[in-house]
Order: sequence, then structure tokens, then C-alpha cells
Amino acid sequence: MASRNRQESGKENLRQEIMDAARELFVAEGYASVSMRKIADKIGYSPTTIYLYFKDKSDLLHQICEQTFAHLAQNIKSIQQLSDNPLEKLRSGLREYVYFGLKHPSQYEIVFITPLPHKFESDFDETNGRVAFDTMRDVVAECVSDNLLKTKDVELISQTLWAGIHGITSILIQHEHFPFVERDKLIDNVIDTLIIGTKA
Amino acid sequence: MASRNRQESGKENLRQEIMDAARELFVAEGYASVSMRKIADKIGYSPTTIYLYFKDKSDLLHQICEQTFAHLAQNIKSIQQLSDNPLEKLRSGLREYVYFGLKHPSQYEIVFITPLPHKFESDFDETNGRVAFDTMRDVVAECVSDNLLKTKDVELISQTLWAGIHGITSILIQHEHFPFVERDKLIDNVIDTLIIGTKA
DNA sequence: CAAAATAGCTTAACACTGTTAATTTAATTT
DNA sequence: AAATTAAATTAACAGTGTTAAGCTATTTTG
Repeated sequence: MASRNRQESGKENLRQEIMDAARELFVAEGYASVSMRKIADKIGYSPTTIYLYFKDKSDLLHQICEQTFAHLAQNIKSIQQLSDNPLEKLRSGLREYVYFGLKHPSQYEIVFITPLPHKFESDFDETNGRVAFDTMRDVVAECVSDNLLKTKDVELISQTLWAGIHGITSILIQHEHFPFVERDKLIDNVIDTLIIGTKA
Repeated sequence: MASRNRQESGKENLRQEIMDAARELFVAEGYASVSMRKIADKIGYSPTTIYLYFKDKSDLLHQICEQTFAHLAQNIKSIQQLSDNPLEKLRSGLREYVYFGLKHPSQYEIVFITPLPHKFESDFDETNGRVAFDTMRDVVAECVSDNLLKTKDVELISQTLWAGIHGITSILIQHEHFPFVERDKLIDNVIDTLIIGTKA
């Protein structure tokens, strides 16, 4: 291995080390109450070292979100390949989204719930978040071309479905004390309602 | 400035003055980027004066939210009285919820979106936000007793509907830069989908 | 091989933040 | 007029994100 490559990988290692430490802290204590100094302490570096790898604190959060988005997109794709029925693909994708959030509540909170700093008006087209959304939209398009839905507006339906599953996921995560009905029953009902409401 | 007439402005007046200034700033610039000093400047008082009326910054926002959500509960009730048809009452209530959230994004964010590690979680049952939810549930019960819905489980339906409208409200507020379809069309479609999906 | 260049990290500092304690000023009561 | 109380302020603390400059060890070069 050339020395130039060792340098590169060394730099990338520290970059990943920072992200791991930051994600752990963000998940445990929340984005706002985790300082750059705290992150630096955790990995044994000076606070300003982080700025050699990330533009600022919100950029660091943004990069962590990208990794989680990628994880979610991967999961949804895998799950959907298990079925040939477009409507069943759609349903399993929606379910996977919700349960992914419930399985990683802190990470879902960071990526989808926590109010993002007004700073980065990032191009959503480049993010893995958009990739995950596009995966679902492709299945919606499949349903539309099979004339399974009430309208052919793929974008409208996809965004409606996303609103629905994000809604149930986030309230289950956040209002944990709320006297919800049985969790799986509620999730199923939300997804059933959404699908029935969009079917032909 | 020292010759400010303090006789006319009693303690309660200043308290409300602080809330008005803070709400204006929170809405315009976002909760996080508004400092206590900025609020104090706006009303011509010292920053620490605010602490004579509010425990801390989050308490200040919490009080603002209570006022705002008292309005929401009131609005929903008023809107629903305009119709006799239970399903139309339901629809107008759902619409009012969403548009109220979009009209007061900062307040909605802190009450229904922002993760709150404070004591606030247990206060939820006492908030006007909860009152608003109960108002909607009453209308759902009305629909159920008229045999208009697919199931008689009032709690299940109410929570499903809440998940849906919270979902669309929060993503519209938070993911401001997502390429949404036309906003009103999307909101209508979400509500239509929810109602169709729960109708008999 | 020594000198120059560079990559990687740190130290010091700035302009902020929320918040508390002590203190001053103004109004009210005695 | 003096004492008391209420209201608002000043000063300070401990913390924040972030930038600029400096240091050190390694790599590149003449």
C-alpha cells in the first residue's frame, strides 16, 4: 500500500471516529446539549481538530444523518424485494420505515424529528434521505402503472404516504407517555388507512 | 428610558409584553437563535428582568404555547360548530389543526415536535394541545355513533387521524426545502386519504 | 544529508449564550 | 421622614461555536 493511501485512510479514520463519537453523544444527550468540546474530549483531541474535518457543528450532524439515511434506504430496498405484488411491496416498505424508526428512536429523532439548524439548506436531491423517499416513490409509480390507485399523481401520493408514516413514527417516539392503543394495532391501522385511502 | 411610566404598566402587563416580544422573535428567527438579551432589548429592559416573570427560556416559550393552543382549541370548536354533518365537522377540524400549525410553526415545533427532556412531557395532559385532541376525539365519537366509520374504536381512529395530521404538519414545517407538491393540494389529499380510509 | 515545505493538531482568543447573585433604584408603607 | 418592600439592574460565571495563529513531527526537495 502506497504511503499516500495510508495518509488518506488515516485522515478518514479520524473523520469516522469523530462521527461515531458525535452520533453517540447526539443520541444520548441531544444535538443542542452536546458541545464540540465534549465531542473532542470523548476522542481525546482538541475541539478545533473537528473543524479540520467538518465545516461546523451542523455539518457534522448533517454527515451523520446521511449515514443513517443510507441505512434506512438499504433496509427498505431489501424488504421490498421479498414481494412481487406492488401493493404488498408498498405496505412492507411503509412498515419497514415505521419499525426502523422505532428500532432506532434516537437516530430517527436526530434525522427526522429534531429541528435542523436553519443554516444548511442542503440540496435534498443529493442526500440519502431523498434516496429513501425515491425508493418508496418507485413502488408507488409501480402501483400507478398497474392502475391500483385512485389517482396517477405519483408525487402527491408518495408525499401523502410519507406524511402518514412519519406522523405515526414520530408521535410514538416522542409522546411515549400518551395513552396510545396497542402499538402494533395502531401502526397497522395507520398503514391500512393510508393504503385504503389511496387505493382505486 | 428611566422615565418609563411604570404606574400604568403593572406586573401582568410587563409579563404579557415580554411574551409578545418573545413570540414575535421566536416566530421570525426561530427559538434557538433568539437570545434572552435580544428579547430584553426589544422591550427596553435588562435581560435578567425576564427571569422575574419566567423560570427560564423554555418556560417562556411554554407559556406562549399555552396561549396559542388555547386559541387552537377554541378555533377547532368554533369551526366545527359551522356544520351539522359529523364527517364535515371532522374534516374541518383536521384542516384547522394543520393550518393552525403552519400559521404558528414555532409554537407547534416546541409543543409537538421538539424532543423535550424536561418535566414538560408529563404536563401534556394539562395542555391546551391535549384539549384540542380531545375535541377531535369527541367528533370521532359522534361519527362512530352515526355508524359513519369502518370501526367503532374511537380511540384507535382518533389516534390514527392525529398521526396523519401531525405528520403532514410537521414535515411541512421542518423539511422546508423538500420539493413538495402544491401545499394546499397535499394537505387536502392527506385529509381526504385519512377520511376515506376510515369511512365505513 | 540538511533545509524547506507541509500536514496535523493545539493554544489562545473572540463574541456570544443562559442564568445566578448581589446591588441599586423606585414605590409603598409605617 | 424613615423603614420596608418591590422592581429592575449590574456584574459575573461557566459555558458555547468558531477563527486565527502557532507548534511539531513528518515528508519532500535541492
